[in-house]
Amino acid sequence: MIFGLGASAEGSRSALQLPLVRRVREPYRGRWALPGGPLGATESLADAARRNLFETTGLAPRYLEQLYTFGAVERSPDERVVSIVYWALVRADEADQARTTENVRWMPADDLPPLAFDHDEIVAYALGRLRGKVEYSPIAHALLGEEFTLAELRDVYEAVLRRALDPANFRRQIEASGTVEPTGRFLAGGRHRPPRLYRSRVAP
Amino acid sequence: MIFGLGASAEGSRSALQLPLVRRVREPYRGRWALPGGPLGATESLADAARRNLFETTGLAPRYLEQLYTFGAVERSPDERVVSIVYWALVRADEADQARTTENVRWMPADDLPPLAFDHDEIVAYALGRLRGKVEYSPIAHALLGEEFTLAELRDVYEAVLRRALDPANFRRQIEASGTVEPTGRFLAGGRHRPPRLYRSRVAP
DNA sequence: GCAAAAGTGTTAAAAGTACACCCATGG
DNA sequence: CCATGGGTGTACTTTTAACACTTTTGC
Repeated sequence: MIFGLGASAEGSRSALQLPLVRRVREPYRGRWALPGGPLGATESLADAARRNLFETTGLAPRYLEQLYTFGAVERSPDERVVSIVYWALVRADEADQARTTENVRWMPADDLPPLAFDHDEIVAYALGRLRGKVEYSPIAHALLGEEFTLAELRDVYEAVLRRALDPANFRRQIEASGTVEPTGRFLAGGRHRPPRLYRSRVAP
Repeated sequence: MIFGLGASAEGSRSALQLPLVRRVREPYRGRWALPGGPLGATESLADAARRNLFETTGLAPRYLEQLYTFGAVERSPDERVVSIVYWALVRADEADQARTTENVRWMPADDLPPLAFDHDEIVAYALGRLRGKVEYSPIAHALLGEEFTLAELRDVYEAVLRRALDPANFRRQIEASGTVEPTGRFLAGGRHRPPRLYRSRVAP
């Protein structure tokens, strides 16, 4: 499962989006589902997740992490299926390269149609984890490009947490965390004071 | 994998322990390993974990949670094995009922012999998760019995976190969290003021 | 100049920390 | 009465939150 940022319904703010694939076979033919696929005998779990994501969406995310393993007996009507789910975050520039075809489409994470299998639950679980993790881990950076302003970063946090954050306090908290550093460059073009640009500085 | 409390090397304090099984077959014959077993076609992942724990150790833990799924290609020398690892916490009274045989033994979690497969890594990962989770979740209660004193609870926290906690502040934090409630009874027998007994009050 | 967002300063509330000190029991 | 841990009080520090205010750009 991949999360990325897109324009929200109103337009001004960002919102979480994720790519879905339309099922062309039974069961759940015609429904939307999370991208996925089989585990090869000679590849690690993470490698298999990367490969399946790339084959279905054309994306090669930088951030990839195991989410949870779902194995209820009745998940699939036919046979027993155990899904080891990974989730990924893609940067804005990466998401632009993503394929959008008849059977692959990005949709807003908080307003999805009913999905195939138990994929609704999986998305809900992933959203909860993302909301929890963004509070203590610098993963929000993974949704932005190489350079970004603090307002853009704050916009990511607000999209994930679904609440407004105080710009002044947000700035101080991020600066104190040491997870970003200024590039020395500024972003011109807005009709206001040009904001400083930062880059992510992940601890080595 | 099961965590429980036992007497520490010094004796006065508690320490985390976990039951291991000695392998009677190749590979890693004679080495100690985590209890585990196959997943049946008609049981959920959690059910399978419970069943395997019970069959090897005789324990039926109340707290059980999925830890992580390990699937590196070279985990097992022979065939590809994917392990969906669950971890459990048992209360002191439950742990007493556990079988201890020639091939099943409780050992201190922070001083284990080299284990079979990648089980050293799995234990290390679980310990890290336990230490992280105890700070924001009332998980430590699951290691104690029905009634317990705040000193016993603090002892659990100290065993997990491996550092001393201020008794006065610990009391206030736990009481403010609302996760315990006094039973009205007291524990007599110590040669000091009898401490109040509490029970766990997990949010419904 | 004005609107808008960047960025700084200040203050109050809340949470966390350290430690002094009284309480109740067994021996 | 004394040692021991239970339990309370309090002062101090750090963190978090709220919001006023100054700065710099486009138009």
